[in-house]
Amino acid sequence: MSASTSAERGAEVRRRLLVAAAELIPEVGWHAVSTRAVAERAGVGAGLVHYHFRSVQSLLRHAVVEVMTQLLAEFPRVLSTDTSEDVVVREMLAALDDYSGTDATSLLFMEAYLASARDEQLRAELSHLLDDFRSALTAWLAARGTRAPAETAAVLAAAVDGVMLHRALHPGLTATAVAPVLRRLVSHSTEREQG
Amino acid sequence: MSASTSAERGAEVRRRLLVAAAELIPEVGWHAVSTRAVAERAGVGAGLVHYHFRSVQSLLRHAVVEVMTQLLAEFPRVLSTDTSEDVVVREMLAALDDYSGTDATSLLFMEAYLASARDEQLRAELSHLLDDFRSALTAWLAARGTRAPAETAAVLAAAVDGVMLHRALHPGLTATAVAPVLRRLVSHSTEREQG
DNA sequence: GCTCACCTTGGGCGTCTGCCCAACACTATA
DNA sequence: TATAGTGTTGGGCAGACGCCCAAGGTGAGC
Repeated sequence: MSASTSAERGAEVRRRLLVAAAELIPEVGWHAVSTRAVAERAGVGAGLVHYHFRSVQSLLRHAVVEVMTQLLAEFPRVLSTDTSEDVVVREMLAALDDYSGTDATSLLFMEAYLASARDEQLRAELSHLLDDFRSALTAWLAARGTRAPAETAAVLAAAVDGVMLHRALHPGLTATAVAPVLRRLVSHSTEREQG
Repeated sequence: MSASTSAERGAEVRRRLLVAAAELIPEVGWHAVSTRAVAERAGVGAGLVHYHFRSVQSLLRHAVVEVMTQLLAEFPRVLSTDTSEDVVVREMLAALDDYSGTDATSLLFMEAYLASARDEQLRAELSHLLDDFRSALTAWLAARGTRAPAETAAVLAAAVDGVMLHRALHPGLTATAVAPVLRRLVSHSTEREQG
């Protein structure tokens, strides 16, 4: 079949390995993901992992960066200068409703943050990823006249991840509960503010 | 020596195992902590781990709960009804300055949060721990007249952990940078607020 | 037909893992 | 002095680990 060259099938297997790895990281934890488990889930021989990737660590790094890039890329499109604060806050809360703190995506993010503490290359890639995300948020806040937009954006992004982090241990931390509080952050832009 | 009975020395070894485990968790990651590594750092034979603890998981659980209990217990004492908001925010920021996101304590907390997703007993214990912490914060906020004190306390606690989480990837996220933003959360208690 | 490059397999290597256990040291009681 | 209870050691077991590699399969270009 000319539609499926050897190289193309190779790329497909590589993709399946990345998907399998991204699934296993939240399930068993970063350090507990093994070459054999990834290969089994991807439906390929165990040796293939080290054909397509230099090491397990490299596979996990690629997998996590790929997933996070896709997810974070979806958000900035909602941020245009004429987007109301309600829409933005609602969007972030919708994200919070999707991610309970014990779901695969939340855990994948946390595992990635944690792994980046022991993997300099991963830290650099995630750092760049979050920079882009914060930049979009900062620009939107600045256009709205919010004080200290960069710092507010940073705290807002951190708060969302923090809520995600705490949520598994505090089910009452629902989106509707935190909405008014978070809105306080983006609303009172013209208030006095002591340095 | 009567000052050191067999039982007392046993308790001391058990304590050393807990300390060694609490050190190793941030260093190598939860799943990568092994009985032999803990025993070596504690300066005892490898078999002792399973004498004092049912399993490695049990050891890690005890270690992490002990450390977190001690650290969280220090905070509520600063919260009395006559404590000014400045002092409280300054106290939380001091905590942020101590914990850079890549230090042992920050990593230990994150590892614990993550591990609790796969360990029901640990989740219950951490949940209880954070409940107490939030209760103290809620009571203080309520006494100050802050709107939605429970929700604000939850978001505040989550924001601190979130900032810690992001900090390793964003060195500019200093305490002085986020201070005015966080203060916004506790300050404007009498503003209009849409539910 | 052949070569060549790429992909894939399954097994093997040495190392590490959690957990177990027989043997031993020590103290307190009888 | 004998006995019992507690703490401790180091080795052993079966299994899993990361990584490697010889061998084989399969299409593209000559």
